[in-house]
Amino acid sequence: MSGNQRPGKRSETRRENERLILEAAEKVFAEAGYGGATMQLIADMAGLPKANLHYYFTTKEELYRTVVARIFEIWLHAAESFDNAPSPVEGIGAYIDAKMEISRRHPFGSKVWASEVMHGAPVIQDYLETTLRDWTDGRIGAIQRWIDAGLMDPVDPRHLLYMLWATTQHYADFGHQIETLNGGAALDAAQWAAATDNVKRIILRGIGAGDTRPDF
Amino acid sequence: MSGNQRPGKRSETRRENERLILEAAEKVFAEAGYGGATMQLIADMAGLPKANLHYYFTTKEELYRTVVARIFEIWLHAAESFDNAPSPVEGIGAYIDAKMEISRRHPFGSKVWASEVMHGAPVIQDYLETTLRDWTDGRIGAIQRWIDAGLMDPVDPRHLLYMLWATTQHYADFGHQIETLNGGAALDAAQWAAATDNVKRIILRGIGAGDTRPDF
DNA sequence: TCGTTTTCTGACCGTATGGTCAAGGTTGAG
DNA sequence: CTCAACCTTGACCATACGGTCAGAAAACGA
Repeated sequence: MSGNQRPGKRSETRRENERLILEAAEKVFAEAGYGGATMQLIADMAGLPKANLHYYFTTKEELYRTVVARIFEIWLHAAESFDNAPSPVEGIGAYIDAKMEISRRHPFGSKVWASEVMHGAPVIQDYLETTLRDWTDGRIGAIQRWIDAGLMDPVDPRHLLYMLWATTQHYADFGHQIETLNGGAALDAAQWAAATDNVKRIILRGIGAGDTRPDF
Repeated sequence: MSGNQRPGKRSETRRENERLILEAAEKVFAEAGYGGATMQLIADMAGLPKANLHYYFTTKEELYRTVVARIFEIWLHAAESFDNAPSPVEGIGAYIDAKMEISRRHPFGSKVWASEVMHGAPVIQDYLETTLRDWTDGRIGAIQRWIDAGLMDPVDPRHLLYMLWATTQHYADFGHQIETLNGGAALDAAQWAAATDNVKRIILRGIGAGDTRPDF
């Protein structure tokens, strides 16, 4: 009668439940770590019985792998800001903007990633050795070209990338510490903008690519 | 006869065993997280029976608290580099040196601290709200005085501190990622020196306090 | 309506974990 | 040597965890 313009209730249910589970899992893994997270806790947060989780994701590790893979996708997506930029100010500036936005919108994902790497990357070592390494090499080349073109100082591109990652992700990974030092309140929109602006200004000027006005 | 110039074998044994346990615990907590760490694993790494751990530290949480407190001590100690410095170049430069050295020598401790904060600081929230907040306020004042004296640009002191923490601790917390991108080898002495130099140069120049030679 | 596929879930299981305990060993002062 | 304080440890316990499974329920296509 009303037809099947919808993708069918079955597959829609599946999609919806997987989304619920992955969202809850991301939060629980971020807050408790892999070892501290329990399937029961994730199930409660998703509003589903525990056995239902094992219907969609056979093991805890498989669920975790899926969560991490999703984060990595977002991470790589932000990298596009880097591409096709004519100068460091545009390329690096846009990259900082994108990564700060990720820290603000996906703090749980960032923490899961950080936790995973800190524990020796037991499940995503292959990502690090393939995709991430390729991506890194590519950007190092781009930065080197900017240096060769005299658009910025001859800093070590690799360590510049580390600095970009560290500074932007810090606002997600150490968000609780920042919040505490902010009087217990999360950063508001203006404070996020100020943080982003500070990072951009210091780094861009630090590599000799900022606006050249001396100060103010 | 030979007297008791030594503190006695008993208390020495206690000290030695506590050291063994704390060292093993720091490593295991760093690599597995609080939830993933087991008393058995720590015991094995310390070369002691599990029951012996519970003789010195009643619960897992007490052991963990002690580990975190020790790290916080080291952390605060590095802060002394900041004090009594006449200018940003000396003060911030020395602070970066000290924190990079901590990242190199105490990577496990740094990871435990990061993990603790990322999980919402369940056991050290009081430190954050008292000692750390006081320390931070003090340094913000120092930085502000440098700004007022025209020794550096008017950046937000708070966010500058975050950048210092983020950048230096990144080399410990994300050491595995850096190692992977370094071809699987840990940074050698020269690479550590280069990293430190890069951080110092970019940040000091970024806040308008670096050597004023334009580049190279 | 019927049969098939997919989804759901309470009850259950083996294991590993944090923690306990009692008995035995070691140390050192008097 | 004696005794009390301190240290060591194998065996044990209750609990909580990841994972399983059988069968009920719901969702389709015909």
